[in-house]
Amino acid sequence: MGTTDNSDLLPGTLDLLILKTLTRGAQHGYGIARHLATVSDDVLQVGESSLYPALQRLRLNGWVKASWGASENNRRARFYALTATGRKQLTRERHEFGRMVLAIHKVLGTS
Amino acid sequence: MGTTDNSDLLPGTLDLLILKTLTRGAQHGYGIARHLATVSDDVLQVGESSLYPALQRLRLNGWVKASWGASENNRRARFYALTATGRKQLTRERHEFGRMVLAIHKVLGTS
DNA sequence: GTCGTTCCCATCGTCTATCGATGGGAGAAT
DNA sequence: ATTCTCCCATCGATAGACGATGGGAACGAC
Repeated sequence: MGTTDNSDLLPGTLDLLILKTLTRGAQHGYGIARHLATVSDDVLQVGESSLYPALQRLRLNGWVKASWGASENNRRARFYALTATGRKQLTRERHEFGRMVLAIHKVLGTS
Repeated sequence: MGTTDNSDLLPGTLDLLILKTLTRGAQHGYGIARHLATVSDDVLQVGESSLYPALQRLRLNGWVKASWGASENNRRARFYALTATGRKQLTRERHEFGRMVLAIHKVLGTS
């Protein structure tokens, strides 16, 4: 029974990651997941069952807006775009995340 | 209705913080909370309803062991001490946390 | 032309962790 | 004696992530 830490994500950071990804332009869910995996060298593995609920969340909060279209591979896809308030939220979350990580580093005494 | 981010902690990091704190020597719950708040300049605010369940968790996993005693203020207190496997766990969690934060930074493009 | 693969959507149920509220007891200080 | 600080702990609600599952539509290979 290995006590293997099996979390693919730091809980509470998914919204931040999605919002930041969307600053590169509107993107569909699958694309967002791909991007996160690629940029993070496969460290960040967002499952679809984490991703889509998160996108709903962001949409209901008005931080992204969705529209149907066709993907670069000509498939039916839902594109998510950052809204103005979404951009503000990104700033807030980014700041808050930095604050937390800094605090944790102080505890860890990380060089 | 301000959408104020009101989390006192990065979820998933509490065990790590506690384990690290205990490397300074055995400590009781209240002391651990005080230490985290102090070192982090009051950024990390661990409520008792987060702390005590966490300590149970750690205890059941064999990462800390508990013993009753008297605090420096002569109060009945339960002291928690790191075990050998707890130290290993600390190493693992520290490493994993670093990996995650690095990955997130890659996404954020943080300077 | 059908078969497998990749792409893309989404939900349901479970689990785990954090948190607000709550309750209690025992020194110490006034 | 009353109040304050210290120190323990649990319960119920909430939220977030995840495994499993179930589509459907384009594309290439055969």
